[in-house]
Amino acid sequence: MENNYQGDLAEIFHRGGSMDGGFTAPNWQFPTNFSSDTAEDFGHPFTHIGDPLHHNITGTGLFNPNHKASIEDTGNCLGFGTTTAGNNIINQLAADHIVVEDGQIKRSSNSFSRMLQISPNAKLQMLPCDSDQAIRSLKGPDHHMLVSTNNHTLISPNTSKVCLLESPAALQISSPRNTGIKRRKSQAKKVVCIPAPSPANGRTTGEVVPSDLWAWRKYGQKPIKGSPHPRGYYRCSSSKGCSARKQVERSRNDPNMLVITYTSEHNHPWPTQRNALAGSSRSQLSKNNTASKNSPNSPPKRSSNPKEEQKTITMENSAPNHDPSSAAVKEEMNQIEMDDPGFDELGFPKSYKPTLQNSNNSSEDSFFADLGEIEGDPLDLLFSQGFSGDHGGRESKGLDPFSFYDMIG
DNA sequence: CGCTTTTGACCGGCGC
DNA sequence: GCGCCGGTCAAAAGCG
Repeated sequence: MENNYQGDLAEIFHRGGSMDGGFTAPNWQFPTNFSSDTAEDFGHPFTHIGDPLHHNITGTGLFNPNHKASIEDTGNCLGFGTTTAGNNIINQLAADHIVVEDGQIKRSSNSFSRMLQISPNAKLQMLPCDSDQAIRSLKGPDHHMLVSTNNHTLISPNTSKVCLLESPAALQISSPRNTGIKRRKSQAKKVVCIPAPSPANGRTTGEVVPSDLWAWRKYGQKPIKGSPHPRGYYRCSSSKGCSARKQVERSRNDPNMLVITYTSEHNHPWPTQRNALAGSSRSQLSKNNTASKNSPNSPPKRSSNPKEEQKTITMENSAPNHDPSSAAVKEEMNQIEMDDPGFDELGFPKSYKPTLQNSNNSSEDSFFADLGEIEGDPLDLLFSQGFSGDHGGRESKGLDPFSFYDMIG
């Protein structure tokens, strides 16, 4: 299903909740039957099935009153989508769900659908802001939205609706500047923003890079002007001749965010075996964990064909309660491991028991409350388990395509 | 031995 | 044309 949802952001906000923060929109649902059988995927496994974090973010974050948004204006991630400057703007709402095009919201279907995009001609207008409020304005012919970075509030002046976002990765826009990355060759890139694992593992350089199932080898690191954080350069080490690359850096605005830029595609299926562990202390991870759930010789069940798996991961896999949040979360977790015995039927680590029937928020669906609970914790869990210094690890362990499972299990 | 990360050098695109 | 800057290369060293 594609482009079957049309409307405008105002409607989203209407659906999303009320101005007073009541957010009584339990019935809001993302378009279902999501499928992204795209040819382009930049090779990272999440693409086929949607970026897990993005889906998490998108599906659950947009209208959660407890949600926060991390707005980055440095070029990679910028904020909440809206139309802007002209008619050919294509904004995409934080994941695979919505595209704002020519003033209309449509379902996204292309490979870039996981990030907000603004055409190169797009111009963002920034409202004057004080140091505390840092309110940005994204203006357009049809929509006008304020984005506050400090209190994580999205405001739709058209509808007077307010949306708070929890996930710092909740909203993303590829800014014009980013699209200009064609600076070096008009190479297609895919930018993903995710919550950054805690850097508190003794490392002073590089980042703790979350695993994305591919095997990456770091081949460079550069300080980036204007950013206190260096950028790491990785290439796929699963297959010689694979041109897939990714860059990892912390957001300069929000150190808690990692900006991962994927370039080129993998020309091979997902790695089915661990790479050699030599040469990096990521082996410590395996030392500590591998024993494990998934031995190198018996990787977790997974289709070697990402697209094959993708088919099973649609919004239709939503939880019985039809709570979109559940769908989103499930989708996310499915991407982590569909069949791992360490996960329950919803894809959560069994050690993690989301409370779908929220207790604090009486409201049945308690949509947003549930979302917040579901959304935040799994990630926290993953990252805290997977990227804390407890594993004695370093970033590279995150590059191990299977470390992810080790961590979780 | 084969893999990794680290890091300085090099190269090339882009803006002035 | 020049300098800046980002991206890549490659040597060195570490690890199992």
